[in-house]
Amino acid sequence: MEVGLREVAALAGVSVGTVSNVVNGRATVAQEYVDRVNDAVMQLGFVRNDAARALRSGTSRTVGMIIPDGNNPFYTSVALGASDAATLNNNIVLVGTSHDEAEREARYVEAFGEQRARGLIIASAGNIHDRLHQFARGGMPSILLDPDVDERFSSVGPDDVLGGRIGVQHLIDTGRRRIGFVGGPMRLRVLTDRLVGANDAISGTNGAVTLEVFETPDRTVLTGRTIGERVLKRPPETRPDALFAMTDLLAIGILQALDAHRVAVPGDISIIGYDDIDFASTTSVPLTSIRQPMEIIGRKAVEMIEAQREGGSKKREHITIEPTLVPRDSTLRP
Amino acid sequence: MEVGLREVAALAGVSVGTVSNVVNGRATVAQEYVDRVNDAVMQLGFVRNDAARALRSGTSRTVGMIIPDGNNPFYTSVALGASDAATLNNNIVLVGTSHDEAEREARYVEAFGEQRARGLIIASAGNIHDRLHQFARGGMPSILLDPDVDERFSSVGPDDVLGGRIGVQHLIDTGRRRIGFVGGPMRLRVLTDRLVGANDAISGTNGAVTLEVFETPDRTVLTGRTIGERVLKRPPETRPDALFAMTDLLAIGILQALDAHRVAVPGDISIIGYDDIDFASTTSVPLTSIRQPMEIIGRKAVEMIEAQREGGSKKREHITIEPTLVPRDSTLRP
DNA sequence: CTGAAAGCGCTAACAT
DNA sequence: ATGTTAGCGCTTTCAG
Repeated sequence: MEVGLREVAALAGVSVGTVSNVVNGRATVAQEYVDRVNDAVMQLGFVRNDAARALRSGTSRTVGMIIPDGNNPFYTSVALGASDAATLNNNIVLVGTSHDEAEREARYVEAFGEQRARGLIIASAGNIHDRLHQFARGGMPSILLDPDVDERFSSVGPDDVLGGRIGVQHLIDTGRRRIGFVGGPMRLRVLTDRLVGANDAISGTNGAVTLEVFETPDRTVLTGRTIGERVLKRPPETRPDALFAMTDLLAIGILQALDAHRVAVPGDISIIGYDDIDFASTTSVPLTSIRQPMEIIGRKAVEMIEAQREGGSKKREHITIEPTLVPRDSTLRP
Repeated sequence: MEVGLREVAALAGVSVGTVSNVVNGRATVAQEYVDRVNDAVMQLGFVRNDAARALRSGTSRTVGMIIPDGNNPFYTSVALGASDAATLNNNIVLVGTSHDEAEREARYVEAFGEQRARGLIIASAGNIHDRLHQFARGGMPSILLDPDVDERFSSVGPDDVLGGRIGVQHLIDTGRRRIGFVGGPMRLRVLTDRLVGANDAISGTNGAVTLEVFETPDRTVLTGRTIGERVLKRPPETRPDALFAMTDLLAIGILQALDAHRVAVPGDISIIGYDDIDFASTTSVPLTSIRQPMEIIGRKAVEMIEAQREGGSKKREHITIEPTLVPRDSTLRP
C-alpha cells in the first residue's frame, strides 16, 4: 500500500496540512512537530507523489529538452547549462533524444505537453513547429535551438556570423592570405551565416585576402581527409595557406591528410576547426577552434522559459550568443 | 483557462467518460461519437493532463535514466536501446545527467521517485545505493549499470572478462606473441575483469605468449600518447608486438605516437581499442576494437523493469551481455 | 454503449 | 500555529 501524507500525519500525530508544510519546508511549523514529521517520513519511507502535487498546484518541476543526438557535445553542453539554471529554481531538466526520428520526437513533445512541463527546449530533427505550436497554445513556453527563426517561438542560438568573422580574422591576423572555407552542404543556415561573417572579415582588411569555398556533402572526418587530399594535389603555390573547417571533425580529417603527406601545420597550412570538441586539443597538432557558448545558451533558454511563464507568454525573443576563439598550435606554432 | 475532458465533452455533446474512452482509444465507442470527440479535441487544442492520469491510475509512462556523462557514447547508446524497448509498451525514457555530481544525481533520483517513474536505470557517479534503496522500497524497480554487484538491486552490464579474452585471442590468432595490456587505474573492476579474460586467452594457448601490463592513471588520448612514446624508447626487439588498449581513446593516442615515429601499424605493432567509438573507424589506420553491446543492455534494462513490476519486485537478476570484436586494419592489414 | 459519480494524494484557503 | 476541507482533471466502476 502506498504511503501518503495521511499515513505520515497519523503516525506523527499531526494533520496532513502540517505534514505538507514540513515536507515543503514552508511556513513556521513548531520544531517539535518538524522532528516528529521527519521521523515519521523516514520510518514509513514516504515519497511525495508528484502527480498529485502537480495536479493540485498546476505546476511541474521539470523542464523538457528534446535533442536529435545524444552524442553531440553541443547538445549535451546546452543541457548542462540548462540544468544549472533550472537548479536555481529547484527545477530539473529531463532530456529525450529523438535520434533524428520524427516519430520519437513527436512522442517526447506530446509527453512533455501532457506532463505540463515548465517549458520545452528543442533542437528539432524535422519540422515539428506546427505540432509544437499546438502545445504552445496551451501555454507551454517553447524555446528553439534552431537557427531558422519561427516567429511563433522564441529561440536562442550561437551567433554564426560572428563565429565566421572571428575565425577568418584570426587567420588574417596570423598572416594568412589565401583562405579556404571547408564545409557543406551550403544550404544549411549555420554555414551561410558563417560564410557571411568570413567575407565580412575579409572586406574589413586592406591586404588582398582571397576566400575559396570547398563545399562538402557532410562534415565528417573522412570527408575532411578527402578535402585534404584534394588540396594537396594542387601545386604548393596555388594551395590555400589556411583552412577554416566548419567542424572539428572536418579539421581532424584535413590534419590527418596533411600529416600523412608531411605537410607542416601550421607552417605550410594552418587550420581552424569549429565547435571545440574534446578531441580538438588532443590531435597530433592541437587544433585552434571556435568555441560555441553552449552552456550559456542552455542557461539562457531556461531563463526565457521562466520569463515567459511570468510574463504570461508575452513576446517572443530571438537571442544570439557570441562564440569565442580558442587558439592552439594549428594556427599559432611558428 | 485550461481545457479539460469536461470542456471537450461539453462541446462534443457527450459525457467525460466517453471522451476519456476515445482519447485512450479504448472500448467500442460509436464511430459518430469518436469523430465528434476528435473534432472537439482539435478545436479546443486539448492536451491530456498526465498528472491527473498518473494520479488516478497510479501508473506513469516514463522510465527514468540517470547517467554521469552525456557525452559518453556508452550511455547514450544504452539510452537508445532503452528507448526502443520502452516504445514497445508506449512508454518513454527520460534522461538526467549528473555530471558526476552527487547532488545533481540525488535530485534526479528523488524527482523520478516522486514522479512514480516505472523504474530507474542508473549508472551511478558515487555510491547512492542507500538512497536508491529508499525508493526501491516504495516499489520502484532500479536497474544498475554498475559492474559492482549490489544484492539489493538488479543489474545489466557488459561481460568484461569475455571482452578481455576476445581481444587477446584475436591478437594471438593474428600471430602476436608479446602483448601489452594498456589501461588503469587497475582498481577499476572493469579492468581487472578484462585482465582476467586476457590471461584466460593466454592460458589456453600452446605457444609462449607474454602479457605485459602498462598501467595508466586515466584512459585519455594524451595518456595513450605517453604510453606509445614509452614503448618506442625500448629497442624494437623488446617491444610488444601488440597493444590492447582499454579505451579507444588510449588506442588513438598510441597510434598517434607510432605514426609520428613512422612505426608501422599493424606491421610492427598491432593495436586493439575498446568501446568502438565513432572515431575508431576514422583514425589514420582504422582501429580494431571491442564493441560493447550497449543498445542491448538498455533494452534488457527496460525489460527487467517491466518484469519486476509484474512479478511484484521479486528476485534480483544480474545479467551480463557479450561484447564483440570489430576487426579493422590496425590488427589485420599485412 | 453511454452517463453519472467517486475518488487518486496533494495543496491552499479557511477556520480554529 | 495547526487542523479541516474542497477540489485539481482524470479514470473507473456502476447504473441506466
